[in-house]
Amino acid sequence: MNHVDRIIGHAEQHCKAHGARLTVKRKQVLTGLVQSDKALSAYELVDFCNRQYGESMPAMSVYRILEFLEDEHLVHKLSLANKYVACAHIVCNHAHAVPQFLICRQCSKVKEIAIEPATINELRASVSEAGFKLISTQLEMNCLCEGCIEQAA
Amino acid sequence: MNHVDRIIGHAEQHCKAHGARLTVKRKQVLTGLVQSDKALSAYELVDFCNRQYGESMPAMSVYRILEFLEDEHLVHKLSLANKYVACAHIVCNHAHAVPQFLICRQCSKVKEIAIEPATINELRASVSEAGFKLISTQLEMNCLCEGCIEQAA
DNA sequence: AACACAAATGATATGTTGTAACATCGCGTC
DNA sequence: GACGCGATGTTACAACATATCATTTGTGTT
Repeated sequence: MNHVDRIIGHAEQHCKAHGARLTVKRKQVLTGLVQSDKALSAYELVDFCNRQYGESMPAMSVYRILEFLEDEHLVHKLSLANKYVACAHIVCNHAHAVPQFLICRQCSKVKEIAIEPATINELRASVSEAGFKLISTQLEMNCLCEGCIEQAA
Repeated sequence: MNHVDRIIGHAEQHCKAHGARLTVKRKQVLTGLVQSDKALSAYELVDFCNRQYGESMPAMSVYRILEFLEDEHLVHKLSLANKYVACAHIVCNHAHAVPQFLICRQCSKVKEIAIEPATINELRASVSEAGFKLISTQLEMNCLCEGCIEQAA
């Protein structure tokens, strides 16, 4: 059983645990994201599914499925890139912290990291000082990845 | 001379200072953003210009103008909302720091704040530890503004 | 003033992303 | 096997964004 299958297995358990169903189509989309170290757009996932599974995967379905997977916390949407990534912690059982993403502007490679809680608290303080209330501490940052840094050099 | 006019005046000086031209159309778009405390989409700006100035403002032009204004650092694009805001520091002469935005998810109201340089440095450290390189420290955060917090209560 | 050049805008087409609305399918329950 | 509900199919369209080429306008030069 390979790495991807294990992750999908975990995801399935996670869904089953509260009565949600990880259907075939949903698995296909999630598999596309899990296999990729880059963020993918909804339409890239459409193409992936059509090529990989030889069936017709309408864009509409992909959007619906992505919404489902987000609700299940299996997938994150990256606004900065208009793309989607699999959560890096599907296999972990612990409730994972709010994610922070480093997005390579060049190649869409994404790294999900943890930031010091202290740093997050400093941000939260700045925000409430401004009279606003933080409702998500998901941060997305424009970066260059190792590969693209070398390439540029 | 009202507040908006003063800001536009500053912007004009800023452009002139290095041979760029703040044309009539560009002033119209910038005025739309300066007058608004909310982020506006490109097409909302099209509507604003058409209503306010009774001329035809093609969407294509708004996109071109927004690009120009971004290059001039007079406007910021908010990826989180797919919208645009006027820079809060057009009237300041000092070179302003990289901006951080609090975006009200409810009403698109935006506050541009400064974050402790120390906090930014902590972020930068986390990023380089992950092997990535930060190429923009513009942060955008999903929030609720004061008004919308009260309304929700 | 006439000209030449570059920058800005106009016009049209098209690509990309995302949602609305309603029909149909498939599966578990009774 | 009929019912009900969640998932998927289908079609249409709205919203966001860019490519390309034509035309206008503004600026400096002669």
